[in-house]
Amino acid sequence: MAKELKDLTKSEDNYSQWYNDLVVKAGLAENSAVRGCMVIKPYGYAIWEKMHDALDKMFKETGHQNAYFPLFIPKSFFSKEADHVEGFAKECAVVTHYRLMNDPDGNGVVVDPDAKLEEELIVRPTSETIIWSTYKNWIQSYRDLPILCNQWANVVRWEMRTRLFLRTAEFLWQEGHTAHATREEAVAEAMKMIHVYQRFAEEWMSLPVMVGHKSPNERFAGAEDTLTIEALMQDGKALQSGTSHFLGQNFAKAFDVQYANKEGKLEYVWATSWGVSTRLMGALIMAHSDNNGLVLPPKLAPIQVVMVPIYKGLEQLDEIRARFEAIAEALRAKGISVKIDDRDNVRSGFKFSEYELKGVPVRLAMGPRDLENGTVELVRRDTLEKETRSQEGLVEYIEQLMTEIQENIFRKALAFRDSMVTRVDTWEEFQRVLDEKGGFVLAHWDGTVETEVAIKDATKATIRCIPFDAPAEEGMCVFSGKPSHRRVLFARSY
RNA sequence: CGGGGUGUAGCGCAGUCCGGUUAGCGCACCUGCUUUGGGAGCAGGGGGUCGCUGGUUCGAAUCCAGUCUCCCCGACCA
Repeated sequence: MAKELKDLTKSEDNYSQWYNDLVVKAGLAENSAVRGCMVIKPYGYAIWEKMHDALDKMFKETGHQNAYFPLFIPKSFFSKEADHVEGFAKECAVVTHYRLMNDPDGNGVVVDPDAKLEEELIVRPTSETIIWSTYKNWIQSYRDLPILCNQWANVVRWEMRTRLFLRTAEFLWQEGHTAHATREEAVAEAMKMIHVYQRFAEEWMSLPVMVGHKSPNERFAGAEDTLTIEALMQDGKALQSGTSHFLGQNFAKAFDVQYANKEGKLEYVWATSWGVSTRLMGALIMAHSDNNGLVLPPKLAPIQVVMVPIYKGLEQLDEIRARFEAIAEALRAKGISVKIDDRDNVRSGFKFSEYELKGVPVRLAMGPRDLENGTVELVRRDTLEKETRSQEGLVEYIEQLMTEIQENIFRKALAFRDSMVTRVDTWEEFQRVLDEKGGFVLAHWDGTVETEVAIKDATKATIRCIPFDAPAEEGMCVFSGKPSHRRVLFARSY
């Protein structure tokens, strides 16, 4: 374990290295031998599993079921939805052959040229097309609706440039795909799910998010409306953290999915899709970490309390271990995950640094002094405050500390986020805030794609969302000077 | 896909310009002893086809050509 992490500061433009370093050193993930892909290590995966479990529960509470669809999608499926192709045709992995053979020249293995597929298979970049071609067979009558399915899966997008968790060639996600009889019901579903994501971000990840509509230019290919949650990272850049799409009847028409209504008339079904990915891991890391490493909200921490003995000789270790075991048992009975680290090949100071790097919310240390006094040293990761407490009442204290830390991390992130939302009224101010301060900029926009693109070209900032709670307000577009009826949220983003 | 860098032990690097003993250092690992309230010390030990392919040469980590990887910056995206 190295100390270099401390020497990197987020204020400078080496944030990328800082982030990458942290992900690797904390044991979350690393680059794999496969271009653009990532290995998620056990500690990182344990966090993802916690996210997975919490989200899965929320989906089921909102009436959804899990299903699984194929990894491979025949190329022709993509030809059916023209708008969708526009957005996805480019960077996909394509399977062209189905057999290997020994190289006739004796140089290992080559692709058998005779084993060419008649129709190429696309490794799913997202599953709308294969799911809608399947839903066609599932839906005949209004009685078959709604279909409320979710899939946990991996998807592949052959991105040019990749970054651990934020943009990898292969990533894990969930994608919900629903089919409805009416427009209203589908619109409501898309809205419901973006709020599920918002709740997850805020209550589990301690991550405040901006919620709203994407501008037409930033919309998902094939969607009529895209809803998004946007988080702010500590370097002042925004991160799209989850999206929910109202797909209208686009996919139903492309895949000819009609149902008979109560009057026996055929109608196209209405659709939504929504997803979050392992990108949330990146959001979690970049939103809360400090120069000592990760800061995990207790609800997502694989280890919530770590116990480090400080001892001289095995006899003393046994005594401390016994005390720790008793406390650990009581904590576990309250659903708190505990690790007692009694390794004797590293010293306590090393362990302190290591668990700070890994973001463990609470650390307990017990040594000879504590044995004598019936105390324990407690350090909370979010504030790094250190206190010596009586072992009496410790379990109850830690139990409420879990909630306190969870909320404190949120409060801190919210205060930062709020401090990084700036209202601007002039183009000069718009550029200056982006360059000097970063964060979100609330500004008037004339509603045209041309202006949006021009602003992006000039500043690299995009419209992150048109917030749900944006009040009606007359003004002038910060770029074109044309009339505008509300402010929208701009930022540079990942 | 364009620009820049990189590849030598599990990790981080030196050596490459100017070819020449047995390829070196730090961390990690193994053994032993001493240590243990914030990243331990000493002693000993193991681990390398120097990214890959070909070429030049008596001799290549080092020179030449090709190729691949990864990282950073752009364009693309969750």
